[in-house]
Amino acid sequence: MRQSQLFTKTRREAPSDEVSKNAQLLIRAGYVHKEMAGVYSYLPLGRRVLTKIENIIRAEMDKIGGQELRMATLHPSEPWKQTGAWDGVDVLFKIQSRTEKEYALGQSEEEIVTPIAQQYAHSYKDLPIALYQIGQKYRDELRAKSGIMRGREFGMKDMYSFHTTQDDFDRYYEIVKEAYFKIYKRCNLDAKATEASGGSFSEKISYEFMVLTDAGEDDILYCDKCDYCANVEVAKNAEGDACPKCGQTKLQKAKAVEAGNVFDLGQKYPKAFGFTYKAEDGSDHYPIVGCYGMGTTRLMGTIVEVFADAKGIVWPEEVAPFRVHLIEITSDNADVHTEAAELYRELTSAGVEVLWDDRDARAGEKFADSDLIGIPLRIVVSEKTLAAGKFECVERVSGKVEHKSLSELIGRLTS
RNA sequence: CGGGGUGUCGUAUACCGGUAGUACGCUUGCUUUGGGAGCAAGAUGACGGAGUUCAAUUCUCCGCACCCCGACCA
Repeated sequence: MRQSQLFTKTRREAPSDEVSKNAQLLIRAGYVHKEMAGVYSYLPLGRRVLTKIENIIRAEMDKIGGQELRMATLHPSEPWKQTGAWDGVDVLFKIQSRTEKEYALGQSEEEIVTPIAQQYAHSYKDLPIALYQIGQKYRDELRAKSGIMRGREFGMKDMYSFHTTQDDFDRYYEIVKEAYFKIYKRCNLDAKATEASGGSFSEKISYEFMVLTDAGEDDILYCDKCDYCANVEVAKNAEGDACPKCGQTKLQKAKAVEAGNVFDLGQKYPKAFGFTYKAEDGSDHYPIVGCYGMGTTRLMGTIVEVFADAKGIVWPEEVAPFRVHLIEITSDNADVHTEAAELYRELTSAGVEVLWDDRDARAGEKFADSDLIGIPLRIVVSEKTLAAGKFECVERVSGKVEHKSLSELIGRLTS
């Protein structure tokens, strides 16, 4: 992509109505546009990042047998009334048509996925099932905050699994947990699994996946030596206590953001909809349901919060909108432009995603924009690099500078 | 939802009961070209409504929007 053609431009100033680092940087760099409190549009750069995140999640969910579908987000009111959530869930957006028919906007999809599963799963032979989707969610939060991390409309992956036994659900939960950790790892995030209360919605235990960041809304206690981690809301220990799991060190307290969760929903939804399956002996049973959420837009905000530095955003390799930011230093020497164009062609045809700053702008502005946008690798083409016969490569995360020939570059980027 | 605050060119800000200024951005021209360039010329602005006043962007009230703290966040 030629930067001169890129739809968005960077801004020098952060908007005055944003306090969170993620929103300030994402708006300054041209990734998102605020529509209203808690609602953002994702511009070309932002959409690229979001798609990368979605694709990572999609790949890992597919690997564990998840089947992607796309459920409606405009919901009939009936299933919500049937489960009691119409009056019981206060974040549910309710809307009315001009004929005064009532609808809900999807804030979660149990009310939709359960009847769908019911229509196709009649036998123990049909179970287990894991269905997921990636899309928009709507929640009537009393107060939106933290930029893209707590909005009224947001992106989320939500998966629902249906099992014949509790053991089978427990088995699958462990599989999903591993997949979740893979996803976080691919985003360079270090997540911890905690036990949390299931809220009024679920009597059973739930698990939350927490990523340490001051931008988070939760306080957690964790151990450096093992994987013990608990939300302070349910923790039976305090900061400074010995770790109850390994006992090797004292518990630490930190702010964290919930970057995913799992609920054991038991048989609540199948019971609400009369969804039973035939067991081997011909008897009828309600399946056990698990629900697995992961906010895609929140994950994006978390990544910005965790990795950004004083100069701007720093994207991990796998979620960056482009892999390479090719900076052509404007020069009277036409060979510089020719060389940059040639490198762009070579890299692009090798399958590398490149943002090529071909704008007629000064070096300082291009470097500042490049730092702000946060693409992992910057390659500079200028009279200097032309004379040296090698391109200047700068790692965004470390600032490390290397000089490489075309073949070395292709080799590194395509290996 | 309770409490508090803010609404001024595209963005960030200043001032003011009487001609609304600056910076960046934008347009045009010239110069410049390795860390957000310089000069010159130009376009663009007071959230909506009511009230007070000779006069309101400024004061008052209502509405709306946005922000912060809290509560809320199956």
